[in-house]
Amino acid sequence: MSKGITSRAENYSQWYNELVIKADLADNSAVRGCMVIKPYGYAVWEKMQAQLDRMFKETGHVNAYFPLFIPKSFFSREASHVEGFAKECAVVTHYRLKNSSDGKGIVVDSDARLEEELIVRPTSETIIWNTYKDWIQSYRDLPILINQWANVVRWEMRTRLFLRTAEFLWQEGHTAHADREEALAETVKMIDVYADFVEKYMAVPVIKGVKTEKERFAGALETYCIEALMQDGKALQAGTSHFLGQNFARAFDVKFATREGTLDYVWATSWGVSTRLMGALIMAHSDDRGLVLPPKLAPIHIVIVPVYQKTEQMARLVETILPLKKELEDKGWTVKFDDRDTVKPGFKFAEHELKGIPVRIAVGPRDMENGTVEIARRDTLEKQTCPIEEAVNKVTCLMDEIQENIFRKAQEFRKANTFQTDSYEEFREILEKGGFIMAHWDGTNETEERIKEETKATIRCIPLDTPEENGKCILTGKPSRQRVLFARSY
RNA sequence: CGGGGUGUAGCGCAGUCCGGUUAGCGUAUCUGCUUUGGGAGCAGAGGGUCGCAGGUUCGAAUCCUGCCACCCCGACCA
Repeated sequence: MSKGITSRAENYSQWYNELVIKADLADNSAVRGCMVIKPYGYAVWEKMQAQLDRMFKETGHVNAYFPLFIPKSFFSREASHVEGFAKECAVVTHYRLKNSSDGKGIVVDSDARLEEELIVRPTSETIIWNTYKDWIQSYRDLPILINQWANVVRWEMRTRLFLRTAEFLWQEGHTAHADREEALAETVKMIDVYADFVEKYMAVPVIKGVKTEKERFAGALETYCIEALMQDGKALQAGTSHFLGQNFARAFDVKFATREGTLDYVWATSWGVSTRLMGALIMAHSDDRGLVLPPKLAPIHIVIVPVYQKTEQMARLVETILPLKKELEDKGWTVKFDDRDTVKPGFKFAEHELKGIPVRIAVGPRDMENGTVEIARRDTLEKQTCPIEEAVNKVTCLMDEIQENIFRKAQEFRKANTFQTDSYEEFREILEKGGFIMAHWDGTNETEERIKEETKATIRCIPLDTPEENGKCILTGKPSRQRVLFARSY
C-alpha cells in the first residue's frame, strides 16, 4: 500500500478506485461488477438517504416497496422501455438446485424451469404501473406520490465502484397524476429537490437541464437532469426526473374516471438518484490526501487525537478530552475520540484525513500547560491553536465555513473549466483538456451522434436557465436558438 | 462483445524470456525493547495447493495445450 495517492488526470480512474478502497468506503465483491459497501461508506450513504427522505416527505411523498422480480411479459408492454433496458438485464430462469449426478457439487435442476422468466428489476416502472392499475379508478385516487428505496441490477459491460456497479442502491419515485400540468410540475419539483440536495448537502454545484431525445430515459417524453463536473474534467449525471406522459398508463391500461365523468389515462413521472452520488461526492472534493467530506454528510464530524508519551499523561489528557467531547456532542456533532495506543499520532492524522473527517482536534502535554487545543480543518489542511474554552464555538463556526468553502471551491473549479466556443476546432481542443462546453447545436439526432463519434462528447443537457441566443451549429453551421452543454462523461 | 494486460503470502510486486539449492522482496500481522506534536526504529517469528486442469521432463512458478478469473481501453450505461 503506497502512502500517497495522486489525482493526476492520466491515472484518475486508478486514483479514484484506490481512494474508495483506502478511505474504507467500499471493496470489489466476489460477484462480477458488484461492490461491498463498507460500514464507513454506508454511513455516508445513510446520511444522504436520511436527508433525501426528509426532503421527499416535505414534498408530500410516502415510501413503499415493490417486488425485486418482474415477470418478463411486463417488460414488453412499453416498446421503447424494453429497448432501453433489455440488453442489460439479469434473468431468473430456474427456482431450484440439486446435487449433480457425478457427485461433484451442485447444479441447476433443469426440471425446475420457470414457466415465465423473471427479470431482476433494472428499474421498477413496469411492476409499479401494473400495481397502480388496481389502485386507480377515479380522480379521487390521485395523485399517488410514492417513493421506493431499493436495489436494482443492470448488467453493465464495464463497472466502477459507486459510479457504475452491476447492483446499486437507489431511490425511485413513481407518481401518478390526473393531468399533464400536475405531472410536469412534479417532474420539475423533484429535479429541484435533487439540485438542492446536491448543492446544499453534497456541496457539489450542478447544472439543471433537459436531455436531448437521444439521451432521454427509455419511455419518457422529457428527462430533466442535473449534471456535475468532476475534477478530471468529465461530467457526471447526478440525478434524473422523468416526465413519462401517458406512456406507461397506456401500456398498463391505467385509466381513471375524471371529474367530468370521462375516462382518461393517468399521467406519470419517475425520478431517482443512486449510490452514484457517492461517486460524485468522492470525485468532486477529494485531494491527494484522500477524501474530503462536507460536514453535513460526514458520519464523524470531529476526531480528537491525544498526543502523549506516558500512560499517566494519557490519563490526564482524558480528563480534558472527555468533557470537551461531551460538550461537542451536546452541540449535535458526532465526535470520535481516537484513543488507540497501537498507532502514533502522525498515523492517526493521516488516516483521518484519508477518511475525510472535517475537523481534527489534537490535545497534548503542550496544550495541557497552555490550556489550549490544536484544531485542524480537512478542506484547507490549516491548523490553529486555540484556548480550550473557545474550542466548541470555534469548531461550530468552522463546520459552516468548511461546508461553504468546499462548495465554493467546486464552483470555482467548474467556472474555470466551463468554456464557450463557436469553433469546432477549438471545441475539440477543449475536450482534450476536459470541462463543460457551451456550444450551439442544430437540434438534430444526426449531428449529436456525429459529434459523439468524432469527439466522444455528448450533450449533457439543454440547460434550463440559458438565455436564447441566435447562433450556428458548431458542426453543421445550421441555425440554432440556444447553446447546449457538451462534455465527455462517465 | 472487440483490443491490450495481469494472475506468486492479507495487500503490492520480483523471479518466467534461457527449467535446476529450502520460491524471494516490500508492506501488513504477531512478540520484545526503545519511541509517541505528521504515516517510528531495532531484533525475532508466523504466513505459499506459484489461478485451475492436463501434458513434456530425472526435475516445472518457469516450456506446451485447454480452461477460469480479474484489470485497463472501446461499445453500453445512473
